[in-house]
Amino acid sequence: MEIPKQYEPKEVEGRWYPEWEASQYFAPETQTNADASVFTMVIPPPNVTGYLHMGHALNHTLQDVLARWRRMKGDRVLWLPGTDHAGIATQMVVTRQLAERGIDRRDLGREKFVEKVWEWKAHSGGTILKQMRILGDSVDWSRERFTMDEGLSKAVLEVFVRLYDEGLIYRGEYMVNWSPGLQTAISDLEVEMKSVKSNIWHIAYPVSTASDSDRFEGLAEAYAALNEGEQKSGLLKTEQGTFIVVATTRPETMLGDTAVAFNPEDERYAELIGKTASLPLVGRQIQFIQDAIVEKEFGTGLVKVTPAHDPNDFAMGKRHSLEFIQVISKEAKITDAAPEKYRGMDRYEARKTVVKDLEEAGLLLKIEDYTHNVGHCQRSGQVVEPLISTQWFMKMQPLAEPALQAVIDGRTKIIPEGVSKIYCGWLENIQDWCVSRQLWWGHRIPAWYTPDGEVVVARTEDEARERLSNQGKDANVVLTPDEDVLDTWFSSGLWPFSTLGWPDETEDLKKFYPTQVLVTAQDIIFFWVARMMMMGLKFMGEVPFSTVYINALVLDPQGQKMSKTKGNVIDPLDVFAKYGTDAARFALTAASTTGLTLALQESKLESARNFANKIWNATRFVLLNCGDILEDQEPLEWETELSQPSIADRWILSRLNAATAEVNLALEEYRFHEAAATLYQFFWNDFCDWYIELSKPFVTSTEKTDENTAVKRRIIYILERSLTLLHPLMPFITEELWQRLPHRGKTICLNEFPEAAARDEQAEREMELFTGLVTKLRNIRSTFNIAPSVAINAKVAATEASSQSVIAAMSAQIKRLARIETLEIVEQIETQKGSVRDVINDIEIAVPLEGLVDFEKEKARLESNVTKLSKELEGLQKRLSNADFVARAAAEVVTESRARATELEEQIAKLEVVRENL
RNA sequence: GGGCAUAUAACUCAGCGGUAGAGUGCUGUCUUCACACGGCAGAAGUCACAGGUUCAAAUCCUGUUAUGCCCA
Repeated sequence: MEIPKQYEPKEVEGRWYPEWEASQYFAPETQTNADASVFTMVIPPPNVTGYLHMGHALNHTLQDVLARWRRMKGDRVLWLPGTDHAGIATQMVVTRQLAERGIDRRDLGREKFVEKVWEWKAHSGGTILKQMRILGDSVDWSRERFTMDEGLSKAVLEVFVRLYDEGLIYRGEYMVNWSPGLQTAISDLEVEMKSVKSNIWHIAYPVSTASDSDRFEGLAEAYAALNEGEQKSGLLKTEQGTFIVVATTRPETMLGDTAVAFNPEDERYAELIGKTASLPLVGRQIQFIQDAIVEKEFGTGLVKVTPAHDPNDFAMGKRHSLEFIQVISKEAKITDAAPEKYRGMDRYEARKTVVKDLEEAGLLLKIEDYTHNVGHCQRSGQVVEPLISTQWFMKMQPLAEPALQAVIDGRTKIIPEGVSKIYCGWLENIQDWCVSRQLWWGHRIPAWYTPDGEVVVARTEDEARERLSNQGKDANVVLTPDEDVLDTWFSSGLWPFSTLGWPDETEDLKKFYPTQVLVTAQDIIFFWVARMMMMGLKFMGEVPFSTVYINALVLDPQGQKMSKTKGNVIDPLDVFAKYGTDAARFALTAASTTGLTLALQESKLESARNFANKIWNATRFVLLNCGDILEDQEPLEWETELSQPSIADRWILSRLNAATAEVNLALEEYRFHEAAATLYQFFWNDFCDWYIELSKPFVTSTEKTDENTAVKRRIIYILERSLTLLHPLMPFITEELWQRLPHRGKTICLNEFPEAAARDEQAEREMELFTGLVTKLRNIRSTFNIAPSVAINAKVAATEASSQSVIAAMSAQIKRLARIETLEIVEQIETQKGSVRDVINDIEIAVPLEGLVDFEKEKARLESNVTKLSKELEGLQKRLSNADFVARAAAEVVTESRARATELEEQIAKLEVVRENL
């Protein structure tokens, strides 16, 4: 059998997934045990336009680890895959493609356009689904869903109509975030606040003027003088008349001002009540209002009110019944409601012009530098324009309350815990959700309008007519359907149950809802997780998942957020190609610590690749040497009649059990990095470094003795169990190797995951003694640069009977691993010139190195040993001499400290003797 | 402006009341028949700073500084 010395992931990885998929190992039906627990996860549906990025790679790896682990533990596992129709993103992609062919979306018309989108989806959509197979995702493809599927669309209609009937969805004219770039309303969540350097402009509005002049002189100076002292004010009285001064970051909106407001407690301006100001450039007389929302300290304490273009002003406009004058259009241009001069100007051009005109009129009194946060459209990047528009909204507060409660009382647990605070904070201050979008691609809002403009919400047009007639109205009118579609997150919010067949009461829904775990990223907690919680509780009466695990944000190796603009995006497929998919998965799992970010280090990937290679070669060693046992391909048990297990055998089994327990517990508690670290350490440090080394004389022997056979069986057993433990993290390499070992079943994917048995503490103690002794002997050889070819001898003397028996039992192994020619076990070690001495626990060591010893080195070595031990002893003695410690510390701690101190004293004493006799 | 994190070895990060750990890197050594993507041995940390609680603090509390994230 030819087995390459280096693991070649490319040779192996492509081979297994098609077989797994064809055999349907990942369908929950594979589990035939009727009593099996159900374990369900729904995948966070990636955009159908999307491709796999590092975030997905991490997110999917962790889910796959959980899915594979639970499946192997015997659960009925459903990991449900699918994609999201991603309204805006998809519409943009297809629009762009059409534009490249010279086709304007609007010329094509809505219906044709939507057809084109479906065509696009069929041909180029879902790239990511193919990439998921490369990653090894053990999802059930037979249940793949798409948010625009018939079934899911039905769920959307159902939810919309029910919520509308309950009064939780309403239509109305409100101020929304308008994206001039996308020409649609967007929700609060889709607005990204960005810090922008700008100005505050102080503008004077005349209240009463002494002359008819349209140009004022010296106001700026007067204003500056007025505000020199402690007492600031925006009420400016000069020879030319009385003015008020407002401070604004958006001067262009003054064209739509309909009032000036100040705080009711602001006595500076009380006298203005009942008066009016003349709006410069426009000439409109506007009133003064008092509103508590105005901060006395901000600016002059007087604010211009533009009810049609600012959310706060909108609220004030409603409260004070002001006029709403829209001066900025959906295209972000000045409307006909403004003076002719400004009409048609872009909002920023208008700003410049307004500022210039005010300056010329002598009414621009001051310009301050100011940095503030401005809302930008997450998708288009354009500055959002607050506009009044008729949209559909979802009332959130009644839905949020149960979703908040579920996390507070622990029905849903969010990991890491800190994230639940973010979740709760958002739900406590939740705003209504604007759910309508002025797009073509998405779920059409199920509403129709009568010629009178009355709205009817229903699942179908027929039902709409039925509803009209039920209300005693004419059902035979022309019904015009609503043009808008729903926010994509509306359908995603239903994902945990719509994918299982809801609103129909399907078997799947009964069996698999609620799900157990949701693994997702922190940036969609509000967009998605919170809404699924609300919808799940509302329509299923149960939380959609008992645990939400938030995976880290993957950063580049420098700890920077990856972004296209920075050009530091790492393509996971490149990483898989370079290091191997299993290695990448292992590295990601190992890096999944408690933090919320994860910097992807090259060194971690390399170490994971090396680990894969180690696994490959350890197996290679077994395959090359245990042919006689492998031939049968019979599954092996640990127990064998052939020979009694040695200390090493008992030890490795104990270590396996320890690792098994730790892996199971770590995964249970979502401590992925600990599972990875445990496996790494067990396999490499315990199994490879010690057990394989100890087994070599037996395994490589050509003699077919019972003992040799027994050791071979045991090493294969441990290896098989190890591969099984590793499988959830590294599915491809483990399947490949496992298939070549004696095993039960067709695939490691369905192999029984180990359960931990009891540890063998005695064996672990004995091995610790052995490894410690071997290390000491190797250290001596290393310190004195003794070539491996040079034979050395050693004497050891142990005082404890237990130590003596270990040394006796393992003397051959000590000799081999420490490269000792003759190992003499003696009662006591006499001082001998030219001998290097050491102590470990109760064991004294002497290595005669006549002529080879550099006394300076030996002195230094002993010194450093003594210093290390003395330092520890000092600390202990200090503690033990403290009466409070002895009296108040736990009894165990005191006893242990005493024992350790005694041990240290003895060792130091022995080393001192050696040092004196040097 | 409000809130939440995080500061531990050169780097990336574990540990979160009882002797400071890992991976990478570093030093020395070895091409010994699983693996040089390897073996063996080793060096390396006033656990950000200042107080406090405790018999005992990297670990708990308070403050300071720095960095990051979220919300307005």
